Amino acid sequence: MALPVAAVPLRADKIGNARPFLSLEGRQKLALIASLSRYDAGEVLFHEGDRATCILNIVSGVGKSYSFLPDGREVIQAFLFPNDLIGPLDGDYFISTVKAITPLVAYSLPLAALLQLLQSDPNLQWQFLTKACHELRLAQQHAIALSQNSAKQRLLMLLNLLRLHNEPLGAEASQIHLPMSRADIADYTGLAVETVSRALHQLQREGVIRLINPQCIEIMDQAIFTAALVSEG
Amino acid sequence: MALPVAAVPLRADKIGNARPFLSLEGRQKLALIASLSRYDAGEVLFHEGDRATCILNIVSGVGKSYSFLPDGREVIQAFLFPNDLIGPLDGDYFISTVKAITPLVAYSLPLAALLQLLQSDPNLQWQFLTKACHELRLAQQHAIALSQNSAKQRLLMLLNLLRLHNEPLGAEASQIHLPMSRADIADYTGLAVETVSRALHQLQREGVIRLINPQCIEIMDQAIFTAALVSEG
DNA sequence: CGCGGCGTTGATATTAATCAATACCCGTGG
DNA sequence: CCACGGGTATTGATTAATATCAACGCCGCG
Repeated sequence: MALPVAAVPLRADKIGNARPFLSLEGRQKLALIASLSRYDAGEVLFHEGDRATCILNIVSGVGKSYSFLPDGREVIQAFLFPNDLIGPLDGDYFISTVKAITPLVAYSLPLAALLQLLQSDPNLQWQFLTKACHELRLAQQHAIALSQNSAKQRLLMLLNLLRLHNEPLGAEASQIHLPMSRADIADYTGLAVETVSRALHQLQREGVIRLINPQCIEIMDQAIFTAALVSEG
Repeated sequence: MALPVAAVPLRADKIGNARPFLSLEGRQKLALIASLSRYDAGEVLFHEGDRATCILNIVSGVGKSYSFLPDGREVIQAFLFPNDLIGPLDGDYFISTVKAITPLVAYSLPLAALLQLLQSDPNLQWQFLTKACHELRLAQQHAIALSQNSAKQRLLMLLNLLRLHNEPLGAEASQIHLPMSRADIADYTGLAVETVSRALHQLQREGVIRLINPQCIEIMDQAIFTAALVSEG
């Protein structure tokens, strides 16, 4: 039986620290084997169980990687942002489905060529290893946030995650864009959609945030946010 | 400011697939720079914020890596088992505290020497990268299990994790040893200790498990277990 | 104008946290 | 050998939170 292989997003963002995705040199080497792909909003990039022939490096747009529970519910393991890598480095198959939430553009890197490149270039491979470690931390933080049984805490964690991805947009730092639906938020936080809605409005009543519209939230109280972050250096 | 660095356990176990921790060749190379360390039960191996000078490869015993929430509660990010690696590969500091649950023996690998070795040996580095990807999947599964708001499901997930680490012991495959306290289980699953106790006893009433003693559980209904596993190949 | 998807709001049921008390295990010392 | 004490596990009663069921509002689109 084949190895189960996850969508492994290797994120380039930072949690307080600037972290370039790859060195200039690394990008140039990868560019030699890359080609550009475009996807519509709602389009599935990979299905769970698909054989992986390439991995993607998101240029623009937002995606999600998810699986289905036995009861048919959807669980979102991660939202995928520009500079994220999607695909199994250590196996042949996708263990989760990946879908575009917004229109999405990505570089496609043939897996065979990539692996060969990594084997021949310890520095480049090291950058991937570093990113995997970083991604592992994000997954652990996600788990930590989920282990706190509070709807508000879970949502604040997600908002903070989204905030980190806002900056490149040059938008007001205090405004957070939510490209995904309430259902997606619910599936990521493990809450019911109704609870998501209620908790957001409660945070608004408490003066922490302001709901400009369903897809845009303004942070009113920065202090609460830092309080929601768990053990970050 | 220094990079935040997680305890990065790179697990050698498998989820359905045998996965040697390292090749024989890799082990031999690491042995050249390793030394043996012993820890008592309850002893702290590393404190959050410690500068990392070495990473550990657990030989025997069980540990836990955890942080504290603002309210003082403890969150366990991972239990650590033989063959796990503990330590930051991509930074200088530990982001979580690591404590021995049982007496613990580990190989200590000086970080500087290890990094140099990885730089010079793409094959060895590849094995570390593979393990990081594998570990990432485990963390994502942990998150998935936590996102299900059911005490029973969360506990079944943990029991399954422990079951995978039982096999080397040669014990009856259906018996699971729980080296950690109920408080540790609560901190890992995000439940209250009382809920852990109640849910375990409820599972016993339902005929799924049998509580031989607080530290030993027998699986009575294997089918329920597979049902608790989410999207495993 | 009506339809359908999405988001919100309300009422109720279920679940787990919390507070409090008791039982168990085990080592120590009388 | 047995009483004692401290940590750990369990059980009970109550409270708080969220899931669930149901309805409604909003809005873009045919």
